[in-house]
Amino acid sequence: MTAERTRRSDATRAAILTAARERFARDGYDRATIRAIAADAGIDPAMVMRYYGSKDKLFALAAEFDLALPDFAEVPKDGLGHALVTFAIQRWESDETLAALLRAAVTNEGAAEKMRAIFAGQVVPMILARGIDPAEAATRAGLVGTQLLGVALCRFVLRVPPVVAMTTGELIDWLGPTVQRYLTGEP
Amino acid sequence: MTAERTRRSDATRAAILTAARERFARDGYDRATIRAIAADAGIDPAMVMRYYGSKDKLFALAAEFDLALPDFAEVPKDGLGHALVTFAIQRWESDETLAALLRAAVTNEGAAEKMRAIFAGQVVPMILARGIDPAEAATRAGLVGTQLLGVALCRFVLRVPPVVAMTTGELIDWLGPTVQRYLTGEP
DNA sequence: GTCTATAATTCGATAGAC
DNA sequence: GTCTATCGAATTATAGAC
Repeated sequence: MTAERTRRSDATRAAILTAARERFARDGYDRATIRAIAADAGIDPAMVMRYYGSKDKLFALAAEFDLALPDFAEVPKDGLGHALVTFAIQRWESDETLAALLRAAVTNEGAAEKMRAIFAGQVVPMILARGIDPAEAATRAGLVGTQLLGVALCRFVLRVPPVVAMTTGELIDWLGPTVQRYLTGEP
Repeated sequence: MTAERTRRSDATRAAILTAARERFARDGYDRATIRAIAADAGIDPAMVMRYYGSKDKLFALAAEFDLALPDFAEVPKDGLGHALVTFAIQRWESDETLAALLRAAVTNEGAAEKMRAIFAGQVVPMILARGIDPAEAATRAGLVGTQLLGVALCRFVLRVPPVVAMTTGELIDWLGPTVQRYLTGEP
């Protein structure tokens, strides 16, 4: 009996979190209302508060995620740009949490801080692991970020027509060399 | 007397528009409230409605602007990337309207459409004027957009530390060749 | 565990006095 | 032209019945 109750409430919790990710991704933090999230999950708005305490805490959990960057250890150093762009585009297409975070980060300082933490805690270490000069790693990670966040912004958020129209293959061919130069090249 | 009244109300109108641009730039469309804009302008919130009718119309005017792209006619074709990046960064630093538009476009479809219109109506024509294959112009403009909007996002909106720390000169040296390749190069 | 009812805010917008 | 007062709607969050 206890087990059944627990399973039920766990399913509800998960449904709320899934609906929250979708709403935050589509509407951003402000426009995504608890009422809408609850409606998507097919439950009462009060349940969201009961399970997660507040909208802020719900967002914190919905936006909690791991980039899950491979270490690219077996990728030749001059193929890093291609591999990183390929991974990034695939990641954006398969996980709407990233779009949620970006949409929120633009007007929410907490989300922006989370975005910066991903750079410092996940992107920079990956670059360091590939033996790039530690003195330059942060700058190179930042440059890579401008290109990868820029394409995500244009393709998945603003939906700029020519950027949406490109195939992932074309996109990778164009952006790969750029990211490669930011990682290992010179200005 | 009439002239004096007219001057006074014109000054108030202008003060509202300036305050609106700052608020929209800093907070985005939703979080920028008419009350806050009025407080910044030192007038009553009701005046904003009287002068501009609605928050939507006020934003439409606050976000109305011209990229004012030079035609770069005297710039050698292989210096286009450098010139365009230089112009873009300068433009972002001197006019907060662009940040307002970007912040709003992420959660407001009207603002996003305005952003797309700038691409189609101002960036693409400039590229065409420099004799780039019309069949490729839209794609090349889109690629340029991913890099330039990306750096604006990281530097002025998300304030990613390593991107903020770079001097404009370093930024131009890194991004110039990228934009040049998107304009005239091959994948 | 779930839902109804509602408190407490905050917002855009309106009406009308002066 | 300017401001006070307020409406109506929407929001997060809470209290408590079942």
